Amino acid sequence: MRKSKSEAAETRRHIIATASREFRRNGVNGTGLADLMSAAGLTHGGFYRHFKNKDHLVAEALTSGLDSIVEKMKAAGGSGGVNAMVSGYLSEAHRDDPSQGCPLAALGAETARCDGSVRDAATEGFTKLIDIIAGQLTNIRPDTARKRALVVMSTMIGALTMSRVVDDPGFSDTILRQAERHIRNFLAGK
Amino acid sequence: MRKSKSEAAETRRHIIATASREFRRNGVNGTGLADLMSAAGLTHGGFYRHFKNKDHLVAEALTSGLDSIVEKMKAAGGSGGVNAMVSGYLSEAHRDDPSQGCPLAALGAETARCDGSVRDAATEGFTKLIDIIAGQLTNIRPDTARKRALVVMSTMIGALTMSRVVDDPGFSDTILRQAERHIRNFLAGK
DNA sequence: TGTACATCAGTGAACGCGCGTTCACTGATGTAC
DNA sequence: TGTACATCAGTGAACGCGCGTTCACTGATGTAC
Repeated sequence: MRKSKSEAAETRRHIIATASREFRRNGVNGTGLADLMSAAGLTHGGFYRHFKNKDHLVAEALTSGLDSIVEKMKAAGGSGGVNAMVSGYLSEAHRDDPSQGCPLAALGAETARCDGSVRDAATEGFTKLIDIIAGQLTNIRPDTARKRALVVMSTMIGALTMSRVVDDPGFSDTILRQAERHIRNFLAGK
Repeated sequence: MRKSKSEAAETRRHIIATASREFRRNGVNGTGLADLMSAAGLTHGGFYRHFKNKDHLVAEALTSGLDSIVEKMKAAGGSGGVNAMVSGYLSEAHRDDPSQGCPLAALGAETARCDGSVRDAATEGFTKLIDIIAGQLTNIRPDTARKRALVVMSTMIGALTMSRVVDDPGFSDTILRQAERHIRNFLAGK
């Protein structure tokens, strides 16, 4: 039942995409390889044809998830500037669907406990997100823009995480709205 | 080998304190009950004399960890006001020792996936922390103070989490310092 | 272009291991008289 | 206050289960001639 090279490459991409979703939904520790492969429509034995071990998949899945958020942010920025980026990130839709959302908010603390390659991937994604935001702040010096973007990303990640932790829906909404309002004022220089 | 009531109560407290530390260090999923009880100097079989199951311990350990952070924040606020709270929370010492630090930063995303009682505990601790910060902001209206405190806590949690994720020490320091500077300016009304 | 053989993507059973949980047991503590 | 008995904190072996990983196998793909 050997598959062609291109089919195998497609399978590999499909496993990474599925893993990226499942890890964000249930955490890395909370996602077993058998469940994962089954969610991808495969049997678990084939996993090791594509990845050396689970850790290697984690790093690739994290990179993949971060890339897709980077693309979403670029798209939002292109049509609505930095305010659209912020309101998209701090939207209820983002809060309610971690599996399609920012891996830093979904897996932040867990990532911090992972080994080098995973933390490298997270650092690189974080840096890209900061750069994209900073790129929108054209009326200030680039190094100042990057510092502000760094604070904005930190605030958004913290607020989104806490909006998911809190079990009172009204309180959860307030967290998102206050963070959004604050960032908007901050970036407007008020 | 039965122990006296007060000894048993002490054992229970000791298990919770140990669990609170271990969960923050290794995550909830990353901490097994056998390891945990052994770290507390006990055998694993005795666990169920004190707790119905692991989930019940998680909720209690989270509450305990949050209480101790609340106390630390109160102490910092009492001697150095809100700036001392913020610089303590965003200190390198806090970043480098999650086991004694804020459970929201160490377990945030993982907590969001837990059941009701755990999320209740997290919500209550988060609210207390917000109230303590808001209580320091005496020159503005109470409801405004609470909104600002909410944003401050979100920013601190996000910044501390990311300072632990990032693997470049200089970048990690920058995250903490920029967040601190930003919050200081924000609360000073600049 | 056709044939023979090596490769390897994916299957499904099996591995040892650590997990959360249960249980029979021990013996000091707590209680009833 | 002393005695007899019930309680139960803590022990350590055992439970079934799901984990990450390995492996023999299948058969289509890729390659050498």
